[in-house]
Amino acid sequence: MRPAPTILHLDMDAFYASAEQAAKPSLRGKAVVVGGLGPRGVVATASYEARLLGVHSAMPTAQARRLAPNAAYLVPRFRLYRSVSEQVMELLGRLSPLVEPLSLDEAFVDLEAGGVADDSASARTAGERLRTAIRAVTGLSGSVGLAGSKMLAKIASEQAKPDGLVLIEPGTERELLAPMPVRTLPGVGPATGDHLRRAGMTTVHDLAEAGEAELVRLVGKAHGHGLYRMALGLDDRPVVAERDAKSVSVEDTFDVDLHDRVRVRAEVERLAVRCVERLRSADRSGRTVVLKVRRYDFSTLTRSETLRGPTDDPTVVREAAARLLEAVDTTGGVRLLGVGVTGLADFTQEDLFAQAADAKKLAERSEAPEQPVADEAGQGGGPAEEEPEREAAEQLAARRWPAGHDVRHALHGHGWVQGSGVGRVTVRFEEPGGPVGRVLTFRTDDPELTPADPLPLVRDPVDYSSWPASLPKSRSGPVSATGGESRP
DNA sequence: TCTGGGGTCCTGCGACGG
DNA sequence: TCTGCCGTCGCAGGACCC
Repeated sequence: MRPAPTILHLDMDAFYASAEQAAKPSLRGKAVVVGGLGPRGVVATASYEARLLGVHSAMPTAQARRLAPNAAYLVPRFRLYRSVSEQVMELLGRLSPLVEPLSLDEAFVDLEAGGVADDSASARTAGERLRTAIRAVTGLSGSVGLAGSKMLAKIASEQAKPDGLVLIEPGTERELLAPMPVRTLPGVGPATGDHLRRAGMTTVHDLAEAGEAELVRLVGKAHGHGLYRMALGLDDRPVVAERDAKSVSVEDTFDVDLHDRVRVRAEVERLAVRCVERLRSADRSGRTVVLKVRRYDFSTLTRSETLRGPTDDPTVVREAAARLLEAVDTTGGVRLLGVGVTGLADFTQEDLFAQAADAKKLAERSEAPEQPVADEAGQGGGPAEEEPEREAAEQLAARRWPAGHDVRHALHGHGWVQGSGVGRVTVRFEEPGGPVGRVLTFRTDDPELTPADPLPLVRDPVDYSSWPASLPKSRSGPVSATGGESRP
C-alpha cells in the first residue's frame, strides 16, 4: 500500500524573527535574534541572517552576542505572534476541518478530510496556494511538506525551508529516509542519538537493519517499537484536531541564584498563585501539585502531591507547593523554581471544605510556625537578589520599555524601543510596510511616550474570506471547508 | 561562556488492594 | 492465614519537542 500524500505540514520560517522583521522595516535583511535578554536568556528564534553567523535556537543569548554582536536583540512579543498565528490557522481551517496545531508556527493538516483529491498534483496545488495565501494575509513565508504520513510531511517541510514546498512521492519513502541521520526521526534527541551511535547506528538505514527486537532492547519497549516503524517509513498517527491540555505550569529562572530560604518560599507561593490564575483562565482544575526546583548546579528535582480532588483554589495550591518545598534542600542556591498542576479536570464543584481541612491538618502536623512572608505583588516581582536603588530603577525602566516593544509618541507617532538605559529610552519611529524610520531618544519618564499595541503586519490585507475557491476536489469529496456542498 | 519556558510521554519503583 | 500474582496509582526522573 502506498499512502497518498494527503498530510500537509506547515512550518513558518524563523517565525518570531520574521514577524519582527515584518513589523520593523529597519530590520529587514538584518540579523535578528529573539529570546531572553537577561544574563541567563536563550535564543528562541534567529533570523536566517543571524543563522549565517552561527546563531541558533536554544543557544545562550550571551553566546549569540559574541557570534553576532551587531544583531538586533529583541524580547518575544507573544501577543503579536499569536495574532499572526490565528490568521494562519484560519487559512488552514479553510483547507480542511482537520487541523492539528503543534505550536504557534506549526501545524498538520489532513487534506483528505478537506476533500482535496489524493493525487500528488492536487496536494501540490493546495500547498502552493496555501503558501501564497499566507504571504498575502500575514506578509510572512511558510514552508510546506506533503507526504503520506505526519513524520514524512514534517521531514519534507524541513527540507523545504526556507520558503519552499517539498512533496514526498508515494513509494520513495524508504529510499529517501535510509541515508538520513537517526536524529532526523521524531523522538530521537541527543540522548537517544548518542545511545544509538554507541551501538553503531548512525543512519535510518542502520535502524531498519537492526530490527525491532534490537531497538527495543536498546531504548525500551514503546520507543523501540515506534522507532523501528518510523525507520521503515511507517507512521499511521492520525491528525488530531483538538487536544485537551494535561497540565499547567509556570516557572522562573532567576538572574542570580536564590539563597535566602524565606525568599525562595515567597517565590514558590507567587508562582503557585500565577499557576492557578492560568488554570482558572482555562476553566480547569487540577488534582496534583508539582514543585520544580533547579539548583545552582543545574540539577533538577520535582516533588508532587496529589490532593483528594481537583482544585483551582489558590490557597490550596499555594499551601501544597509550600509543603513540597519543605522537603527540598536548597542550600547552595536555587536557579529556577516552578509550580505546576496536573491531573486536570473540567471545573466542577468540589469538596472544598474537606480540602481546606486537609491542608490545615497537614500544616499543623508539620509544626513549622507560619512565617509571615511579604506579599510580592507590589514589588514588581523581579527575579534578582537585592540591588542598589539605581539598578532597581534601571530594571523598572527596562521592564516598562522592553527592547522591541511598540510605543506611541504624542508627536512622532508609532515606533518601537531600540534600547533603554541610564534614564533614557531610544525609539525608532516606523511602521510595518513603511519606510525605514528615524531614531529619537527620550527620558524614560517622558509623559508623551506610552506603550502601544502591535500594528498588523499587513496594512491592507487581501480579502481571503472566500479562500480557497477552487481547489481540486476528489470526486467523493465531502464538503468544502467554507461549508458549501460539493455537488456535481 | 554556559544551558528558557511551556508542554508531552515513557520508565521504573514502591505501595496497595483484590 | 499466608503467599504469590496482577493491575493500578502515586511519585520521581529523564528524554524530547517547539
